[in-house]
Amino acid sequence: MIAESIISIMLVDDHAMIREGYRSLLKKQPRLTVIAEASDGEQAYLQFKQHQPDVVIMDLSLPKQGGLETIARIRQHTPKARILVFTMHQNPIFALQAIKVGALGYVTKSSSADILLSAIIEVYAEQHIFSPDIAQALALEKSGYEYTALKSLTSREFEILRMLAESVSKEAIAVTLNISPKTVSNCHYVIKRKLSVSSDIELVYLAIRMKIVSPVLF
Amino acid sequence: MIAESIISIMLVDDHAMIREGYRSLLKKQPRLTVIAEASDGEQAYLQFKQHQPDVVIMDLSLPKQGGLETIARIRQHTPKARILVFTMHQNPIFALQAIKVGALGYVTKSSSADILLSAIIEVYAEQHIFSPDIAQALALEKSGYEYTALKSLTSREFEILRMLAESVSKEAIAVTLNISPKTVSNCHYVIKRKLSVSSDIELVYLAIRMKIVSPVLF
DNA sequence: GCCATCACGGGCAAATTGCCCGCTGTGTCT
DNA sequence: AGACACAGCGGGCAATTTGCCCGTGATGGC
Repeated sequence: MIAESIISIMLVDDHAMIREGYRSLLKKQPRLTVIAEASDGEQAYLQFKQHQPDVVIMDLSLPKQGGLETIARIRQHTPKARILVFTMHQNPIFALQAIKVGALGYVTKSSSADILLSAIIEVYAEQHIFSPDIAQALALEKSGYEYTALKSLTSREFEILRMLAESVSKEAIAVTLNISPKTVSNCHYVIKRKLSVSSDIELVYLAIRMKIVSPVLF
Repeated sequence: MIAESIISIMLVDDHAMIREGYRSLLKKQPRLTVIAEASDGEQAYLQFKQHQPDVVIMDLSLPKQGGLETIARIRQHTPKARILVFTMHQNPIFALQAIKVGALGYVTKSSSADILLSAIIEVYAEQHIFSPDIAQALALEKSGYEYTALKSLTSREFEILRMLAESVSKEAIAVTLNISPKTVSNCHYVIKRKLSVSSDIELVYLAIRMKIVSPVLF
């Protein structure tokens, strides 16, 4: 491990308060320096290109452009980009999707600062890293049919599924993702076929079971 | 407004990172001083009794004991406790619930630091305060309305609603009730109109909220 | 008797779905 | 480099469903 090099970091999170927290925490680490911030996916991509940080720390739920897609775009532009996902989603399926699009690490927001800091170092060294809760969940990974079916979704489909299940309208999805409503429709169709459900109602229950959405939230 | 008094604050949030953010942000405000912190509901209650902060800033999703319950316990112990909820839940139902158990303010985590700071001042002055997004949602408010809307359903409609929410197909409903599928369709339409929802997905969430169906059973 | 209202279902235009297609770009295999 | 698979995107179009109207009986106060 390169001992004394400075690691430059970009923060991506839509909550200003959390970015404030990152900054304050990272400031205490002489090796780490925050050189850029972004509050949505679009910005994140642009800032990345401009500043080329060593490590990107990002949340998954972002406005304008989802986290998964943003990771994919960044990795496409710079395949060696080191991205650490730092999110509140404890569901391992999210971690799997994130790794699939090129994230190196996945740490939940309930982890301690120490875990986050060591994850940053790991990711900087191009190592995969998961926070203990996720690693454990992945180990126990219950592979029901649904679970594998879910994994067969592309990250785009997954993202759209989540929004659909949250009862976001087709038009709104189209606008946030910058695609035509017709594409959302087609995607909706493909998702239902891949998951073998025939109605939106079944889709919601599946999403709830798979903890993609929480029933108390809307 | 009392101009120069110092406001003592207790922070309650299960994410260390966010508490870090609070602290760093509040440190810049000379009037505000953090005198206690807690990462779960149980601790929050104990800490409150011990330190008697002027204002409590708390998240709703807490381990051990939920935020709403914690607010209720604190207010029961100290009815004049000034509590500001600061959470990511954008659903106005949460805001209503929080106010019901005694919170004075409700600000979402997507709000800017300015909004949070002014909310702290408002709450300190024992004023109710909502962040703009919530205030707007409350204006269009449904939750109290939903219950009465539900009561406006006829028993037939209610029965059909339950089956729809259980994801029973139109044809199956028609067969069990011995009516034409077309009648089920019409009924479906009337239900959606009476409950002011525009999609089946919203209908499911409403049914879950109103405890007509249980999400765990499907 | 009269009015309200429910249950039921027909009709019909407008919207959506289901399923197909083709195009482009990227990653992989050989 | 060329071939191939497949993701993402969106057009096309028939078949179905929706949204919203209507009329018919039956039931139930008052």
